[in-house]
Amino acid sequence: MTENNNEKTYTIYSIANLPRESINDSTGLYQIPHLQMPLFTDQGEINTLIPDEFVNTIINGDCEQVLKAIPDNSIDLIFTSPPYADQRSATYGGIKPDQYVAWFMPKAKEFYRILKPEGSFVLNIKERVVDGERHTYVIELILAMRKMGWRWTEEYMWHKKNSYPGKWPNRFRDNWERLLHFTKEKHFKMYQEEVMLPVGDWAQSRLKKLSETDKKRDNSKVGSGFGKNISNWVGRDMVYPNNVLHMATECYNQQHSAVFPVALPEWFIKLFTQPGDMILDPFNGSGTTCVAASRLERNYLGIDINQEYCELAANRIRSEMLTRKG
Amino acid sequence: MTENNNEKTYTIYSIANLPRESINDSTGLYQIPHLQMPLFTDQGEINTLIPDEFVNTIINGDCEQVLKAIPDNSIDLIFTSPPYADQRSATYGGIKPDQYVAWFMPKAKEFYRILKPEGSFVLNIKERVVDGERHTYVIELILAMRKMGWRWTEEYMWHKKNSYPGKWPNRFRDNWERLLHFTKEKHFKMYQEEVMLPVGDWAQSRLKKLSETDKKRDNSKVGSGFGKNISNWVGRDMVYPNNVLHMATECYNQQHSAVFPVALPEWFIKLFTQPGDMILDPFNGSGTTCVAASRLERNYLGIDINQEYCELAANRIRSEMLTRKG
DNA sequence: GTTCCGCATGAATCGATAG
DNA sequence: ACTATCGATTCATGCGGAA
Repeated sequence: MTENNNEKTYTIYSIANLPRESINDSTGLYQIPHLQMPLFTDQGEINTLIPDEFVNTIINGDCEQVLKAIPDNSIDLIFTSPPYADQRSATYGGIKPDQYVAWFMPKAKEFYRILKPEGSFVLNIKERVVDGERHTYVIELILAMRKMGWRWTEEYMWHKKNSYPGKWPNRFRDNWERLLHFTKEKHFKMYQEEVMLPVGDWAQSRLKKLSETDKKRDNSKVGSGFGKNISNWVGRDMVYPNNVLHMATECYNQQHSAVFPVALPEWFIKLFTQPGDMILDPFNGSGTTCVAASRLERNYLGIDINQEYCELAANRIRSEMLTRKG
Repeated sequence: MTENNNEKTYTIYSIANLPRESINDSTGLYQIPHLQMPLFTDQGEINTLIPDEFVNTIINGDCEQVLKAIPDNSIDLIFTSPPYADQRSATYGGIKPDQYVAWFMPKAKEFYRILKPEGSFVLNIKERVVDGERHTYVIELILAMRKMGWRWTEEYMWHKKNSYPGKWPNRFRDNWERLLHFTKEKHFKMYQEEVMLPVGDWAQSRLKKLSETDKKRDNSKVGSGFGKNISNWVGRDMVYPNNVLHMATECYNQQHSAVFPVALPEWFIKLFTQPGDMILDPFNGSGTTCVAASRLERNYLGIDINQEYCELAANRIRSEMLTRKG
């Protein structure tokens, strides 16, 4: 970001509509065009940009500032993994754990404004260990979010399948992360059929022959009121998943390693959006969320304060698209 | 519990040293001896009981009251699963979510007093959904515990492989629970070798083809420091586990079924105690914690407010011991 | 013995309707 | 308007007896 009196300009990396001849034959990547785009007028007012300017782009800047140019209620899904407290300090400045909530909340305010009422905000986060204890900034963040008006609808669990074994004197390797699901409203858009799974092996033998109790509604013995009719399941080959996601961590290439695999945003994009919907990652990093959105034919906007990450992300999406086109 | 002026008596189910002739041949179970034991004197003072009276017993009463008779710093591990808010209301009071922290904290105070400085408190809990949102009583509990002096050392995750089916318009079924690990001190007893695992698929698929880039990349990762030793794992047949526990809930065909499998307390008992150590479950329920302790030759004390559960637990441990003796 | 197969069981939550 | 009740929804596992 460059600042010049009241005029702030952000570098925008546009992925769509890129001329075919800009492919660099030696690297196999597109050249990156830098569109210089004023976000504020000389009077310091927000430049009224048509939303198209933001569609399928990566913007280099502080999301708190850049998002001011995004209209209210315009985003269908926010999926992001913000810099964890005191981590990735080389690129993000290393937010201190005790200041984490204060650092995050002004941004959350903007997220709330731009998210559609029936949209979702999925936050991938995990508290770090400070002085031998799990720090409380994540749970304090949840409480602060609710005070702001967000609903803490669910907490999905990402089980990292392939972490290396490791141990410290007082703990083992941390193999899971939180995926906090916030919404603005009680009713929000969710397309559950899009993430259905093949039924387990148990079904084949289990459903072959049904007992008498299986054929009628059988109430739970503990009085929870939960009953079931197993005969409803005959012939079913797909089942709904649960709130635990088993996914391996993934390294994109030698230059950087992504903090989460593409399959992670893909799952939530399929679950909470439809093709053509608008997805935002305000801490875009290496651009995994945008890659997922691009693959699933959703529109995306990635914002990152680090210019190198922005270039990396734009390149990554472009080569992705090139590969898909064959 | 019966109350008579200032004298309170609790029914204590003693499992050890039971005479062999008390086996009931028709039921195959021991007869339950009821030892009536005054915990308070006529003056309302605590009866100074020798600790032996509590060893390997199940006591029917409110843990907050019963624990007043237990000396300071005398328990090595507390493992428990308290009644969740609004759940199990048939047997427990059915604590309202908004009152949960206030209900729990006086008990936590007693737990703190009786736990040895280097001991551990493992709390199995999960927040329920209220009005379409995850209620915040569990995370508020964590904050209240820290205010009391507890250290929130770790949060293990129990992935329930076979939880009750269900899907709703706004969520999938909940397949995980928290295992909050609290300690009094930064340094506590942990016997990590006791829970090591045979090398599984992980090592076969991953360790064998460790490339130079793998080693380099892990070295550069956020400074955790163990990456540099990754090649040390090659050739080992046992590895340390991580903080995700994959366990199915046990389903007994005919009798009751417990809320967690024996393997769950077993894992933490092996990790945090040695044979002969003293383990407490203040919300004993069907006695799974005590079964695990008994199997692993630790001493135990189970407390539950529900008499039927106490009888069930005592019977369960007795038949367990009988089976083991052959 | 060992494998196979039948069967009982479980910390749930939502929306509609009734009081 | 608020609260209580009720019907609808959905898998995977271990045990025990049979093959």
